[in-house]
Amino acid sequence: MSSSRKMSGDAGGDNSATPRKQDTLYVSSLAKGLKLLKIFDRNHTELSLTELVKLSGMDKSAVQRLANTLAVEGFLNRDPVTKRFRPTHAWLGLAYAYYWSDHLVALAMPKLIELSQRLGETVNLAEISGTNIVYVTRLPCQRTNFEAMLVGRSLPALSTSPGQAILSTWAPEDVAEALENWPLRQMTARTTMDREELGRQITRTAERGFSLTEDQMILNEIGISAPIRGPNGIARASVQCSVSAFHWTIERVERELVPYLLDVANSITPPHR
Amino acid sequence: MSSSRKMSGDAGGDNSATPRKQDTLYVSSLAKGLKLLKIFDRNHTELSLTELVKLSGMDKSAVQRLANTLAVEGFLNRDPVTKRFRPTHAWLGLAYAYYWSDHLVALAMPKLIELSQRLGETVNLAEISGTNIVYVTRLPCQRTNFEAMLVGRSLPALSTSPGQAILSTWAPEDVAEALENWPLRQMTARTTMDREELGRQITRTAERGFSLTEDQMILNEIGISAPIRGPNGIARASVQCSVSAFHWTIERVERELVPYLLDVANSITPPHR
DNA sequence: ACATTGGTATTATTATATGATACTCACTAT
DNA sequence: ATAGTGAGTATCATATAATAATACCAATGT
Repeated sequence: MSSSRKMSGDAGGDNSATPRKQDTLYVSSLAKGLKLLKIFDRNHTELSLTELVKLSGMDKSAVQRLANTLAVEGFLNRDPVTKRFRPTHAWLGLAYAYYWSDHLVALAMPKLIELSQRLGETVNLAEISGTNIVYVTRLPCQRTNFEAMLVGRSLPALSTSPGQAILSTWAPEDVAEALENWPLRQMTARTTMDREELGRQITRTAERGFSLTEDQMILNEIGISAPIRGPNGIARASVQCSVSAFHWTIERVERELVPYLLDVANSITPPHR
Repeated sequence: MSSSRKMSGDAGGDNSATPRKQDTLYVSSLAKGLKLLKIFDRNHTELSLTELVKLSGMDKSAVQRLANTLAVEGFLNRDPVTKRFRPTHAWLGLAYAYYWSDHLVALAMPKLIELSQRLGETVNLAEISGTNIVYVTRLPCQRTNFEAMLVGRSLPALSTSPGQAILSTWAPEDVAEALENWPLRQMTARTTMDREELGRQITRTAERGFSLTEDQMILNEIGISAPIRGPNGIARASVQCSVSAFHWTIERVERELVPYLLDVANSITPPHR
């Protein structure tokens, strides 16, 4: 009978199965579908049904129905011969909608383009997103490597020059909290894992008005960022420039690049929000 | 007329209401959630619950639960004060995943960058997607207007230079089908709505190896595209260049621009698929 | 102060998602 | 050849989980 003991899911088998965040106003079928979308990334560009089953930890039938629904709705392409699923252009359509919703982009774009042409180097716009920064727009130059061209990439804020630039405008207690709790990931042999050192770097960034990192995400990469401050002085975004240590010295960066970078960042006034 | 008893049996009503595409392996809750995502676009960048209700045509409670789920899963931001929903950085994360899945992008990028710097003009990579073309990567220049910078924008293929370039490589019967059935939309006063004329343009494109359109999407915009052919000669993508009629004449375009464009397009060999 | 609007919470009801099972096909190895 | 494996597909009884009505609450404005 409907003795409806709500213990359904995790009773015996695997525990992590049923999320059930807030019972009544949470639609778990939707969440499961989204979970499938999130599985696709750099290392998973095209997945079979069984791979989706393994990676999602969900039931085979569920994945079958969910993936089919995503395909019908245009969010997955199923290769007619290999039967594997891939992202569709709809994923770019969402990015398109995002850009219209983030008014900072329209505001910053012209200035970023001008800067990139003046410098002849990669110029990015990054925004804080939780404990990460996300690259929102990117203007690559020839020698930029592929992953550094891609919008939507997100990295631990503490380790990146945009993250440090943004944090340098925050209240001391918020910075302290970030330094203590935000995640770090060793990306190169020289990624700074010392949180006190990172604190000193942020202090120095606050003093100078820009951040400068070396070898943090990619070896021989120099990242320089200036915060885009809101009316209260707090930043949630940053203009970044990325150059190669083979072509630039720190001194030359500070002399020939930083002034322009600061000009551009300071000339952008983010919208309300 | 609000109290229409929804029998849920898809009774007449408006057809688009209850999809129920294929009963058993279709999860309608997921589809409804996706529908909410699709509502956001250029004209709807930030929506309240009731706006979502109106635009989706779904029940208030359903929208409440679905939107809440999307928010919990990081696909919508709910503004704590206005209570309105907006796209999140996760939407860019999906674009990031898309880029890794579309190997043509990595292949074409370096050459597109070089081309854009050589020409000093906007260079795009467009792909066919149903009856539309979608801009997959864009390298804007200063005078590019904002909407022409945005990845993910999709336009009726027949009316665009990339669409015509791609179609010009297809079998005659496929071109005929497209000319007959694919949608057109009057975007400017000069958008060609005459399908026979479009057929002649595609024929001409096939002869010359590149397409050239004027005033189709934006007035005083000249679009020039060359197809990226697969091993069988068929194209699914195209390199496009967009210039202003104020700065360029057709003759100068054909002399100074087309050769480079063709070089680049021909030098790209799309991966398997 | 009252009406209105829009967001939030709760509930009984059953439609709808579930997951076990079985079917089909392609490929491999014996 | 043929059995065996693995993957995709289809079906179905069951009760879980989504539904939509309703009520509640907090602003806003007249």
